[in-house]
Amino acid sequence: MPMASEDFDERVLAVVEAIPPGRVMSYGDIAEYVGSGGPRLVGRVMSEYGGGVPWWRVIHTDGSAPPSHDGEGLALLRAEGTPMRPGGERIDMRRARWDGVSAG
DNA sequence: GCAATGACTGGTA
DNA sequence: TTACCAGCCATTG
Repeated sequence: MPMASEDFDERVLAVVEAIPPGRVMSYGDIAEYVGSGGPRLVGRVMSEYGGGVPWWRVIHTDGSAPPSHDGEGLALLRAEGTPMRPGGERIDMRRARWDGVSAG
């Protein structure tokens, strides 16, 4: 193991996989959820293992679509019933933001 | 150790 | 809404 950040990486991946359909989380939210690093670290992890998790449920804090794609993640979010803003180009974070508790 | 880079975020214009 | 700047932490050369 080249570094000891695997704990952080696994936390991030675990949270992303825990995001229920129709909900999203921002990089900063995940960073606080795992309680370590920062939004830059979350983005770094996604770039490494994002291909094994619902990366499209991880977007920016302003509701802009996920990177490395152009409409792909956006289409998936819409298919899951994610609350979109009037225009359909961005996500309604006010309603789509996941609190980490699908029961509340 | 220093400098540059990156799937980020918030404030100001 | 878009654009620019500063802060944040870890990886890489």
